[in-house]
Amino acid sequence: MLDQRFDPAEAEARLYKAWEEAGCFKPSGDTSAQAYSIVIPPPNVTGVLHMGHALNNTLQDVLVRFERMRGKNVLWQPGTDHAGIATQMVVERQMAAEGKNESRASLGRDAFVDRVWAWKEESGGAIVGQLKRLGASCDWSREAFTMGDRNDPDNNMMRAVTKVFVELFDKGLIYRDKRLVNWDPHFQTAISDLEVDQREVAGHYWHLRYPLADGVTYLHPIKDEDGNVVESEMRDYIVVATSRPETMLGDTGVAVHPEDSRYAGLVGKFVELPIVGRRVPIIADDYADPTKGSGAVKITPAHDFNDFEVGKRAGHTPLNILDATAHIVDGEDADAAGIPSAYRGQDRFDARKKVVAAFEAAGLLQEIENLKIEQPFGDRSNVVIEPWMTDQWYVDAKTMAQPAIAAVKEGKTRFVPETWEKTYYNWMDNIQPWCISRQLWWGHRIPAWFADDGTIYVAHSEEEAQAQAGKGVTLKQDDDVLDTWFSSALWPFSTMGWPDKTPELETFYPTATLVTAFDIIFFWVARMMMMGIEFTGEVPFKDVYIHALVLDEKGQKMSKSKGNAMDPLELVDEYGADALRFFMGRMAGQGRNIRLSKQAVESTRNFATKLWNAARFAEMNECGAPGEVDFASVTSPVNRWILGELAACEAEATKAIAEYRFNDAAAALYRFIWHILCDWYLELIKPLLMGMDDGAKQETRDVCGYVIDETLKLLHPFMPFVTEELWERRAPGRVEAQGFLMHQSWPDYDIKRDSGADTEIQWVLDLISEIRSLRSDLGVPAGSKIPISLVSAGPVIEDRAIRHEDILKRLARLELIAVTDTLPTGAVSTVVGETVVALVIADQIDVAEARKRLDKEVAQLDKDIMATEKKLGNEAFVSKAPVEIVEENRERIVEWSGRREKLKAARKSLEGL
RNA sequence: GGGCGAUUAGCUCAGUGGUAGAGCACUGCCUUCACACGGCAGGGGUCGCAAGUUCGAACCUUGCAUCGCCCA
Repeated sequence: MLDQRFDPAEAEARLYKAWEEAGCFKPSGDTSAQAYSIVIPPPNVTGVLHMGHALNNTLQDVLVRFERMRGKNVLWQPGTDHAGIATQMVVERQMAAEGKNESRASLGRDAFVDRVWAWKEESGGAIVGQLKRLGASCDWSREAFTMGDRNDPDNNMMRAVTKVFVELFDKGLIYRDKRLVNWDPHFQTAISDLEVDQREVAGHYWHLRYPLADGVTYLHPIKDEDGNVVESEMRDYIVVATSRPETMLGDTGVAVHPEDSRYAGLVGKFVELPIVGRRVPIIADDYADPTKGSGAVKITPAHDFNDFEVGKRAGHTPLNILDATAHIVDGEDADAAGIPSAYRGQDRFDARKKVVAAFEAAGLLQEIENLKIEQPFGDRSNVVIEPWMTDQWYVDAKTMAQPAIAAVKEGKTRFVPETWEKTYYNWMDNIQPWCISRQLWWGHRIPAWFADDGTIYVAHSEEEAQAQAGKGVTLKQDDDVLDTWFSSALWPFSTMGWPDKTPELETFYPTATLVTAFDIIFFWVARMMMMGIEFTGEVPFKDVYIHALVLDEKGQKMSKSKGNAMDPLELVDEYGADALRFFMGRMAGQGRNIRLSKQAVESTRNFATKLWNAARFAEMNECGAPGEVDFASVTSPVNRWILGELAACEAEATKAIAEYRFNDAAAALYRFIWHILCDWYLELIKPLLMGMDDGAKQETRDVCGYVIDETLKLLHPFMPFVTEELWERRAPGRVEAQGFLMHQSWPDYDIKRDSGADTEIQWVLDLISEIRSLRSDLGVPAGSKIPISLVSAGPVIEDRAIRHEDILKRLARLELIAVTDTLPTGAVSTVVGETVVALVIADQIDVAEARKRLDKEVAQLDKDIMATEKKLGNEAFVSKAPVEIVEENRERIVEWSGRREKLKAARKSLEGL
């Protein structure tokens, strides 16, 4: 006997272990079947499961379980990525916490990297175990890591990265360049644009007066509040506004807009920079915005991306004033910029105070404006990022983007929903060179060697580089490593064994679907497209399904710092993995984000309980597992009806999952199981199961058992645990004999809806609903059994009533069903279909209430009929609307009018009471 | 500043030209032999605003308002 409820805590771990040990997650290997593959978006090896992962992996699991049941040869390829900065940070913090005075520097590169590997093997990848708790059916035997296998120096993940780097270099698609990069002074590495968070923070605009050189003066117009020039002022300075005054040490000029009449006379003149005493030119450049601030801007090419471009146009040599830790430079650079010794070696923020104080002391600080400014922060370090001039390696993303754009335009890769194409194009069309070098130790070391004379040799190995350079040339390998996303970009094919020609690559690449959130389109999707096309000649995936973000109840992004993050595993503990999964499925289609509330997860847990209890009911009534049921030989209308409903549910769910409409699939299953199977079918068959007709009883037991088993299959992709548990519990020994539920075939029914049975059952349902509604409205005590009469119903209806007498009596709480020619006295009646149903209850109820109810309904019909008549009276409607719409409206009038007449008669019969 | 999107019941959201829907919450009744993590019944929306197209608009077009996200 089944317990009253499913116990997820007990069953989930047991079932998962059984699946895994039986090798259920591996591809079937059936080469005659269609291959279906998904590569997991590799979570950081440092990561812990958050709600985004829970959603992302639930949807992938729904797809792979579905396709597996559909008979495809399915691979869900799992793994983690090495997360350069994040992992290095974790290990450095760990060393600091140990207090042994060890640091990255004291350990040295090799020992430190050893230490990171040791960390990875011990505590990295905790998220993998967490994915298992969700029920993720990845082929864990193939678990991959973007850094490959440390114990196998020849592993393909490493070779793939080297090969890609070398070949792109040879093609000129990777090159070395000195440009401004986003420099993280905390980690002392370059990071990509995408790793920079632009945050709005409270800041200031310092309005600085730069004295004009050579005794130049000009008339500056002064405006009143309405913007009218009221007077002019003779000035011997020009005002620039900046949020970063310390960078004035590296200014190479002041720019004004070429059409800004205020400064027209100053272009070509010079200012004398305070503090450093440098003469720099006033230039004309479109970049200066006359409507902002004073309209004049200082130009610091070495420390601002826009200024860099302006400086380049004006032919200025950038002056670097910061070192790698964002302190003011000393030595040669400082001499070149004329920086006084008091400023040298100062932290950037201390230098700022000093600069401002110096301007103030000299009477050159015009104004400090408080306002919100956009400031760049490192997404890992949370320190202010510095634009900084360095030598770095770049990928020519612009060139590589072209075939990646074309592939989507040509439909080789499809975004679902399609609207995300725009985001993809938008970014691809404006793509910047991709800085791929990082000044870190944890990552793929760049396969480039420098000779003493600065010549660079890029090669697969040191030997190869040496061979290129010739004997006797001293080579030193580049210290830097590659951006983690460089190796992630190869994920769809590197995990399949590339660059080796493996059977997996042959079978499973290109992958079928990538499931991810939109915030990673730039980081990852675009780069996989570029690399996949370049190195395999094929797109890495046919479909990219972009799902929502998971937000908290208030619609806020969840984050640790906000403290609003919910731990998916806590929800799994409380409600079971199935509940969380089905919740995710139900919500997956809804807009761009999902608001998570415990209450909603609880309701899906209740749904699992409902299913469990339906199975419990089946067990108590000996509805076993009959295997197949032959629809043609099923005779009872209620059984023919439920089989039709089952087939309809299957068709809807199948289509919806195949089209990534997870929410529609979930809704169809929810509706069928709760509101059709449980609310109606199980109630309707109770009289049959308890009745004396052995033939009907056996048929009903078979159909009920069959429908429940089929339901388990349909629900399995969403709720794998409770369904798998019931599969065995409903027929002990079944797993051994027939295999796990997860390996059963997805239903494909040979069932045609029986419209006769459907009409008949629908009539029964309508009659019961109508009687219940009337009873409830009129306050008939729930327990009281009442007599009813079907008035002049005709032979068909009478037959139905007789056939379903037991059901009607039970579900509508009836004492007697009579068939009469006239409306009985003392009755309250209503209309079901075309039949007048009289409830002989006048003595039990408030007749005035009954009259009111009828009046209300008649009034509503009057209104509807009038509106429809008006519509049909409109010549334009009748002539222009489609025939079937016009016809539909005509039929409505007939139906409503008939109903109205009967209700009026019923109302009349209540007059005298 | 550029782009994307949202606005429908108290809440979360489906619905994309033909009589406004679901889940949750709410109200009343029911401890009926699968399930109170339940059953039955019910209340609740001029579909953000305005104009237009159309026989007909929640849905298409334009404008406005509010909110959100991405990019600069």
